[in-house]
Amino acid sequence: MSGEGRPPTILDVARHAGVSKSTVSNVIRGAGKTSDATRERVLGAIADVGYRPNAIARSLVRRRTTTVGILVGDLANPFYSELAKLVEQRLTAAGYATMICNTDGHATSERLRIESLLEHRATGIVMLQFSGEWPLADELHAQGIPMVVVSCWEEASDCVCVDDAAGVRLAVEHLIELGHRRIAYLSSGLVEPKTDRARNDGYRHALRSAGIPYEPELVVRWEEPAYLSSDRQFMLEVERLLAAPARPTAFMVSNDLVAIDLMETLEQLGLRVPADVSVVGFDDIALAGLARVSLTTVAQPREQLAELGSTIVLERIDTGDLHPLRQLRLEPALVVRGSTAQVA
Amino acid sequence: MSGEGRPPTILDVARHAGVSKSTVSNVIRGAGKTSDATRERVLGAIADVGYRPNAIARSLVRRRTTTVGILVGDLANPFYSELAKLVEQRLTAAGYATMICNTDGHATSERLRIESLLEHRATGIVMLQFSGEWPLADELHAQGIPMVVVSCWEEASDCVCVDDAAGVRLAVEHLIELGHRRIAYLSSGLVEPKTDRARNDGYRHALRSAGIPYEPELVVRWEEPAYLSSDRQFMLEVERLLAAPARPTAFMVSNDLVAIDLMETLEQLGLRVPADVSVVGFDDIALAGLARVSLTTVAQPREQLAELGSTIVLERIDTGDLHPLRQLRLEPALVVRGSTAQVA
DNA sequence: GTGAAAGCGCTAACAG
DNA sequence: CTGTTAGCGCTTTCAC
Repeated sequence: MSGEGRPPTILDVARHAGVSKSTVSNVIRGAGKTSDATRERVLGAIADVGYRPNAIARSLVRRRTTTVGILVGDLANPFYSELAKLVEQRLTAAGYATMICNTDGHATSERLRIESLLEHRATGIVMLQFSGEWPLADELHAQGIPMVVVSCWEEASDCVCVDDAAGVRLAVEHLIELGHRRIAYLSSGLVEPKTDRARNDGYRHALRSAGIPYEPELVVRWEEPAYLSSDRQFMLEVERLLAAPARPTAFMVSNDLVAIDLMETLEQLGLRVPADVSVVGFDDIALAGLARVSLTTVAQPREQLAELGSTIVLERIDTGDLHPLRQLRLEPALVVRGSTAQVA
Repeated sequence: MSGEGRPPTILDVARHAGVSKSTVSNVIRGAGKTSDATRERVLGAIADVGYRPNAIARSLVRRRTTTVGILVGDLANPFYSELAKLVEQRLTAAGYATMICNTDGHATSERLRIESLLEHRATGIVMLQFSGEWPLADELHAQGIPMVVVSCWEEASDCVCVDDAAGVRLAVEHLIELGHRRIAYLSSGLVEPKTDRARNDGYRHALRSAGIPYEPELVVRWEEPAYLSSDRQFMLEVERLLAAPARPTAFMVSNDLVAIDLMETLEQLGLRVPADVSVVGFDDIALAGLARVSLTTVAQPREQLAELGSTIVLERIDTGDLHPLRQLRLEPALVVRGSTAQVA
């Protein structure tokens, strides 16, 4: 019972029904014209022999699969796992099988995954993060495989994302309104450099508009993508920041996960949020909304991002046309919660 | 530039290198013996024409893929998304491509995904949840496709999970030690009925050992898999529970996400955790460890679950043997944090 | 309406 | 050591 014969093929069905291969194929695909009588017989035979079409063979002869790849930077980050889930839903509903791949944020791991997708002849790829492997992206393009980057802007590719700069500007303006003048900017390896740059631009822009000088020492990017609150190094870095003459009274953080970690760290250092220090994040993951966490943050419209991203790949796949570039930038919204307060 | 010729095949490489198909195939697979000179020429040709092996064609002729499916109940639940990530890592490292599918916990959606995997001739399946679709599971078995259920016990299948009953027993004993006598048990649709039953058993067992009578009205299963704290109905249910003559002083919850939601709800109702009510969860997701949340919970060893689960499928795939059943039950550990306290 | 035949791109004997 | 050959399971003209 552990090694049964090979699974039944279309030929087995044909024999069982006393018709030819092509007739079976026709009724399966609903193509051509088949008399009701034959159809019934074929359907019966399919059930009898327990036939299940072989997608591999079909793909080979059709020279196209119905598989689309989803590349995720970090499935453990709820923002991405939820996006992935939404995109998977949408694509599955449209009749595609999805291969979700986790890249760990490493470029090499990303290239490997894309190569695997290419070998499996994926018909399209949705990237929930893109480290900028341009040679590969170009290859995709050259082979006519649509790729759309979701949640971060890419100059030369289809993409749908949020206006990062505008989001941060909103957040920083909120802090400024609360009287903060020394506002630190913290980002992490969890955020693509490109996205980080855009968010940082928003930060500088907001400061400039308010006539607050930009101080480089208040800007730190922490590359270690691990959880920070358990990271001694990170704690020291934060302490250093807080010991500076121009001690920041607020932190703009480029990602909720890191923002929450920062709150954690600050509280370990004996500071209260928001009484002593305000913190604002970016993404608005479910977690941020918990009363216990209550993080003020910039919300990304996840459903829209997923919906639009999926729609674009599907359209590209459908029409086979990769032009013109489709680039969407959605408006983020500030969600004010309990991690920000009037400056002390 | 948008519609280029079909991707190069092995034949293109052969022609370019002036050898036969099989020689190219040999160097690609490292099979047979090939002179260094020819190999060089072939390698050069591969690079020149930009050849990428077609996994579809290979799978067809080999009559086996290197694809393994991962079924997840809810990617938005960090416990599962992290498990999925770990399993994917492990399988990818072993040279397999993974198709991660989200089932939303629906049995029909689960069946659809499995059917798709079957059509794509997956060589193995890791189920991070299993609603008990036995007909399909049997079909997998009949076709010799290994399937291992991770994180919940399945009588008739390979599985690796935690000793749910023991975990809950640990937790409830902890509550009893703190002086609690009226301990409610709350579970949700997020947890498979089977798993829930095991956990409930642990609850009853612990009560019995302590000579505390089991009161059915203190046990509630909330089927709605949505976030609870925004659910008016749920709030009413909790209020009802707390209004009962034998008002519970502690809650054993079968899942961290729900436990956190419950804390939220309790606090909305004006109760303090743990001063007025203690709460303990199950899973130990990252979130539970945040100082702001600080949930006492039963930890599942995720890395081990993922590691063992992956190892089992890989071995099954390797040996082609589905016997004997491999069923592992790991020991959970209680992590005491700040959501439990001496009864008031 | 239905069947026969020619592959899709590749692997795996088997000859040379 | 290299080339020839026969398919893998299916779709898709094109005759009958």
